[in-house]
Amino acid sequence: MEIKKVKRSEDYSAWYNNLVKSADLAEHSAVKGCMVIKPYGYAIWEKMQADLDKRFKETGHQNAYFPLFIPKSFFSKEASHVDGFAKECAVVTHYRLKVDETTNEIIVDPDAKLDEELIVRPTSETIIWNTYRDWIKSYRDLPLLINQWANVVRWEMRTRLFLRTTEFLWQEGHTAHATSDEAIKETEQMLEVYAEFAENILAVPVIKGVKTANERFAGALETYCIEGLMQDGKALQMGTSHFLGQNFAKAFDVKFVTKENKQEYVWATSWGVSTRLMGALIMCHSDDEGLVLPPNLAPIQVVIIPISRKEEEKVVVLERAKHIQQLLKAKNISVKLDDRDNQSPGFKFAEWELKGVPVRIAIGPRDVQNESVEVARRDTKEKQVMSMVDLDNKIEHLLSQIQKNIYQKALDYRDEHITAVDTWEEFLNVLENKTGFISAHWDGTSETEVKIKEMTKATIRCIPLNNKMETGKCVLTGNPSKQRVLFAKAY
RNA sequence: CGGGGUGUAGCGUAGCCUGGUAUCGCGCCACAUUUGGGAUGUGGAGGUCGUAGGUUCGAAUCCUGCCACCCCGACCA
Repeated sequence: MEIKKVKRSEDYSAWYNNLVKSADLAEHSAVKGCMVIKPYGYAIWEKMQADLDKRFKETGHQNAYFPLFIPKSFFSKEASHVDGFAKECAVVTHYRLKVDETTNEIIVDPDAKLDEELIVRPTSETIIWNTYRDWIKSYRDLPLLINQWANVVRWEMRTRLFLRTTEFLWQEGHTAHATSDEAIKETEQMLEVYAEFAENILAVPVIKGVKTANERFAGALETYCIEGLMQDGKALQMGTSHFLGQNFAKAFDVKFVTKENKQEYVWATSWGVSTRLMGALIMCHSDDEGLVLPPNLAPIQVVIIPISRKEEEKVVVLERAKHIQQLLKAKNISVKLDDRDNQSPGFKFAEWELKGVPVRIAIGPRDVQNESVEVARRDTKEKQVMSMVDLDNKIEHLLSQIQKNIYQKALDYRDEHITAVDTWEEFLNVLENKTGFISAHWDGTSETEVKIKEMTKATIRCIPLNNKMETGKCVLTGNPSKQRVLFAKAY
């Protein structure tokens, strides 16, 4: 594989695309806007899935699976939901192909038209709430806590690997509750689950907040979100958790009998994260040498590279390498022994750096003799010679240090890129030259929000949770404001 | 969907203006020598030049349609 070097500083999006391909994470497919996730990329996604799935189960959720197709009529039942998704829906209209007798080409059989078109799900609220109507009769059926791992389709105009693809993989939680309070608690709890996952596993610091009415999910009363900051100073929405009120219960007539024998509509939440998290992971940590994976997410945490000149050395070195592999495996560390004999050590060093493996151990005859190994860490590129004594514990410790360091580095960058501004001039200046989040007063109106977006492309990423109340003047209009909100250009 | 660009072996490319059956590097296969930061030599395999038509004795090259991708917009997780 020849690696084309593209620097972040020269062309950030070319760097990103190049990295996704050269690190063997994904590639474009024959279908417009759809990607093939390659084994190495999928292994990372599987690690994300496994960790999230565990967290969902620990908070009482169960997995289920609903259909890929949604009858068109279901879609029209919740008005704002339709508005939000209608323009990006793929629609199934026929169920059969046939060979055209004159051209001998495969065509859609006009006789096989569906009576009712089916929508390929862009999200599953409607089909799920239509099902919940039958599942929920009494307060004893609540709460209903369901998650599904699925693919969804949103017909986007412009796509980018992982960040925005026509089809993407995600999980969507859909829960039903007896009270508004309980549903809000669930919404907040899942936001917290996402935030912990992002920070502890992905090592991406996030800001928790709520969206403005403009940016809210179609059909939600409140959208909570986690926002990350990428290395180019643009924000990325990494997960959302919605309080849906009784909108879907009313649209699909989902009522339950209370203890007091009264009929009431059910309260709902939905929440999701997608393969977009792969994009966040890549853009937050990686460098000009390639991917940088946090140890908690790396499919391969340690790679061992044996080095030898002569045949007799090779035997000894390989024996030592296998011994170390066993030591680390016993510690539950995922280790790859790269014993390919058709590649030079230098090539392997570069390749595993490109793939973001957190720790590399090189062992040569010199090391065997000295009872040592050479240990290199991916995040700082530092190399050190370590003695074999207690090596497994030292590597384990190093992995957790790397995890912390990657997070801290991202956190420092993020914190340096939250800039409070009080004037419109400053706002424009920071947005253009410094980038990142801008903390500014906003008069609370949609008009101002839209105006700022039109003028600068910056949007209100969120109103941070636990925001400090502070009187001030809107950065654009000068109208009174009670708190600052976070603006940024976003993906 | 609008503006701009690109498409030649797995990857990166030359050739295109001025038509004559495709260049180079990396990778791949074999053997040998190598191996502490992207090894070297020798030999070999691999291409209906994105695709469908057209012009021509002859098309990677000229013309038309289509497709895909990239960049910038609009839209969006």
